[in-house]
Amino acid sequence: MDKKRPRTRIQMKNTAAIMEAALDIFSQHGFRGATLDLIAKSSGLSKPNLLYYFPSKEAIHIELLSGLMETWIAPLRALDPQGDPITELMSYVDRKLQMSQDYPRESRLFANEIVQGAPRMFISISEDLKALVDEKSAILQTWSDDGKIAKVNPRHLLFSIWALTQHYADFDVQIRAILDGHEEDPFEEARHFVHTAFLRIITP
Amino acid sequence: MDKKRPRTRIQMKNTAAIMEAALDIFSQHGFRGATLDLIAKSSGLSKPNLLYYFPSKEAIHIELLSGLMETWIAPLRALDPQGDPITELMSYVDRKLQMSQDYPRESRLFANEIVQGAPRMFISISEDLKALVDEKSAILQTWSDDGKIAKVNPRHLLFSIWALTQHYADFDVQIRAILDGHEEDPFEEARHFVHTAFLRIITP
DNA sequence: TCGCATTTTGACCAATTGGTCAGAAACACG
DNA sequence: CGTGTTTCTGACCAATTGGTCAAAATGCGA
Repeated sequence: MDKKRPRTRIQMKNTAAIMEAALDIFSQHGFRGATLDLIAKSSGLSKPNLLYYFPSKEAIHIELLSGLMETWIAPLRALDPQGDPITELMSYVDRKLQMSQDYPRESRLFANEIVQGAPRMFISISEDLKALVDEKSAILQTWSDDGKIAKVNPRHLLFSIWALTQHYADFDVQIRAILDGHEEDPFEEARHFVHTAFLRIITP
Repeated sequence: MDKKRPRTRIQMKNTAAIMEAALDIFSQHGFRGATLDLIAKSSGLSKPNLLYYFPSKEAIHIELLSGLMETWIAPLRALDPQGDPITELMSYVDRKLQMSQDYPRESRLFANEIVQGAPRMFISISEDLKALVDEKSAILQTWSDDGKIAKVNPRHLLFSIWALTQHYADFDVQIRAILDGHEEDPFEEARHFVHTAFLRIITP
């Protein structure tokens, strides 16, 4: 498989199955904890067949990360400089929390990777993501300077949005254990809390 | 080594060296990614000698986690129901952030474990930690009811404090990569941001 | 210094795991 | 059908890794 993109129907189906299985296994066990046997079983293929489509375990992981990166940062990319500052920021917060709810595996995949020093995605963070953050921070800075939002450090504001929203995906077990007997679905109350919290933070 | 606590001077020295090395290795690579050889080399002992002091890799990990758990939740335990609500909460926030700065390895150790479903510490979370959170949440609730702090869900408030402060330790690489060229020490600005953020959230 | 207990180690083992390979099976198509 | 290509597999391999063990080295009190 040295072709860049899947061509035949079989290739499409199998690479998709591998990516799905890999997301499951890698997000649950981390890179080192995941085994080719686990991914093979989960995808319904044999181990040698896995390696027919991808040259190595690391190649699967890299392909997975780079394929998901764009989706993951899409909400920030969508932040509109022309829109109303408060509305734009709050809907960014909402969408980020929604992503934690809808794609917890993706969140954990990145969390696993970054907590361990991002050995396999440092480049895309320090280049692609940094460039995007630089761009959007400038916008937040103008909004802040113009008194449209409170005077806060734009980068740390973004960190806090990531931290709070992704926490609900990454630390899901802990949250559910602690909320046990109090709330059925953490995300219901989370949505309300996160909304009011950030509204207070960014309102001038 | 079936003795509960180290007795001789040699035992004290070596178990301490093992714990220190284990913290280093486990927090950096996660449980599966850490190897006995790595821990052995880092502690200056031979692998069989490691296993003279601890029966297994898992035993080292468990001992490490349970030994650190109490230190980790100490700041919350110190929250004083008699003190001034705003002051108490803000100093809890400050101490939590300080711990992220002073003990990032401990933070990452727990993060690694919880992100992967806390397979080796679910009990202490769902029992010890839950009990503590239940107790402190009740205090926050009275403060909230009495109008001493804003009306917020106490448990989610705690989650947000954990999320934001620990984010600076757990996602350290990402933060430094993004801040590169803008801030030398992330924690300086972090302290200011986190402080004002939570002040806004909890002020009635 | 003697003698016993503690500590340390080299050699070794079995299981796991990422990866290879030759050939079989399935498929596409003239 | 026949044939060339794609897909798939069982058998196998070498490296890693958690753990064992008998024996050697060391520590230490009397």
